[in-house]
Amino acid sequence: MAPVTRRTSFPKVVIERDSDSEQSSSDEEQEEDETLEEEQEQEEENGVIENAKIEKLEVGFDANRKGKTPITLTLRKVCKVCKKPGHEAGFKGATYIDCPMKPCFLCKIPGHTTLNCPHRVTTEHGVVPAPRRKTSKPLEYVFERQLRHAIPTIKPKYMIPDQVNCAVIRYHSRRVTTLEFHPTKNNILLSGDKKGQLGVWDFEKVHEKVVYGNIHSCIVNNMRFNPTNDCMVYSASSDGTVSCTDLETGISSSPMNLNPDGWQGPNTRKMLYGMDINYEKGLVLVADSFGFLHLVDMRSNHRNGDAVLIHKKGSKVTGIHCNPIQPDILLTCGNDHYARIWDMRRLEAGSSLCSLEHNRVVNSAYFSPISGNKILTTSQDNRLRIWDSIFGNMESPSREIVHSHDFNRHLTPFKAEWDPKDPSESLAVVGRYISENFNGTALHPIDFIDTSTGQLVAEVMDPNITTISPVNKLHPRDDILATGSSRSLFIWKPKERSEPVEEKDERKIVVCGKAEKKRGRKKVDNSDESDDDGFISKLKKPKLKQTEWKLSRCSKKDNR
DNA sequence: AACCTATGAGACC
DNA sequence: TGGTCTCCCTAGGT
Repeated sequence: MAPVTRRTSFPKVVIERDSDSEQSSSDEEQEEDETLEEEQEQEEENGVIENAKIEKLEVGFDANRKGKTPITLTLRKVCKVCKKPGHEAGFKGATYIDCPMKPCFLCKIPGHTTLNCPHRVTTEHGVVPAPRRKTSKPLEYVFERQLRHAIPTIKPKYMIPDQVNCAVIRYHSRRVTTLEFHPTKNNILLSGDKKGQLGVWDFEKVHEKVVYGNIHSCIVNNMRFNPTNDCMVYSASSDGTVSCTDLETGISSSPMNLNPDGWQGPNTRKMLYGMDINYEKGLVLVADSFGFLHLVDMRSNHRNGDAVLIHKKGSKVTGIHCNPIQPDILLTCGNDHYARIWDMRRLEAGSSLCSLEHNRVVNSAYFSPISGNKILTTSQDNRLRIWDSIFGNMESPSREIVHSHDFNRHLTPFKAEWDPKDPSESLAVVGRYISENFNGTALHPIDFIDTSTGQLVAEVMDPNITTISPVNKLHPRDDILATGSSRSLFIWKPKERSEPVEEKDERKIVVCGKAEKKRGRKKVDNSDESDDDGFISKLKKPKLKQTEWKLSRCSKKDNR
């Protein structure tokens, strides 16, 4: 095909300019034109631009109107990210092509794109080794002498729940924002959504599910069971209330309401995010979007004491975690880019024991589940951070792991969570933002990461889950992963242990909601299984063969 | 198929 | 410090 020059083939737009600025405008235009010409020549040499890419558009203005001289602009396809011509960012099929003018979307360092990011291709998935430091602090000495032996150094073989066992499709009416397993009933999963609804699902019986719709008026951010009565669950919501709900009846009370006058505009409205329970003191700890910590006494179900400023005034506190061994020790994190450790026994503004600095907002911070001695944080700078010992040097994290979990206002924030069953306190699970081209489908895996090495132990995905899965919870006792992805819930089990469900290789799926028909999923006769708002169907077998499922494990020799 | 939008954080002034 | 503008892999709806 004959070469096409920009001047003849690019669309032209003629706009009016005031005559006094005409000269300079034309000069600028000329400069711009020449730059474009050079770029275009470069592109043609590289074969980047083809004729098909060039949009034909002629827009004419009346040049003689009001006696103003028209100038001519040319339009061409530009990158939607940087607005510059010569390349285009976006999906090419199922592969996303980054804008080369922007820093890497994964590690945020300029000079390369996600496709060739060194953190993407290494098996360690972007771990930054722990810096060598002096370990001369007395507390670290105590740790080494008295506590280190209690932590096993031999890691078990990880049982990765990597196969969808059952699911409720479009169970909630808005996206799932939080998940919690029942503390004693192994097959009960609680879920909260953006609309304020609370779901209770028995995933062994699959179709036994209920959604309570009148507990909160918007996002449920956190849920915790009452440790003395596992029928009652506390929930913190962006509506500014803490609710205490009876799971049997769905009847709830509000021990705390920070917006007693209702909606007074977005600037005054207080929202509740982080929440945890200090079981020794019988207190619910909950933090708001203005930097304050509030307490609710579980016995009286009333507020207890005054709010304490624990993060920058006016900034959101995104998470609270009580240490599993010493519940008076608190870990909080927030939009002020800090995670902080506190002692509840002397809690006042500015009295934190320790401040852990991050580059961006900290979505979550958790003590390790067994010893409570490690800390894992998820920050919006696309890094997971691990502190190996709260008794050691806390000035900088022991490791930083580059991992794609970007902030997106339309997604629930990603939170990396420990595996509560891993005695070595290494394994963590976190959803991934960027997709992989997986046999022509863009899938967003759920990553299992060995936080002691930064190694990606497994990336699990299912061809039927095409949406991002920011909410993940590992079962406290069983090898089960619960995933909240958009409006749906999924239960994963290890392939080795997946129990055959009626027919081999078929998974139990409950489908709710009208949108399912649109997707062409086959409606089946469910007269004896279905409830009012849904129907049950069997998902088709995976479109991909199992051998093609992407699952990598760290080899045994890598485990000390 | 092509819009529309709910909505959060950061940059900038 | 506060208002305003911008924004790269959403998901579901019209």
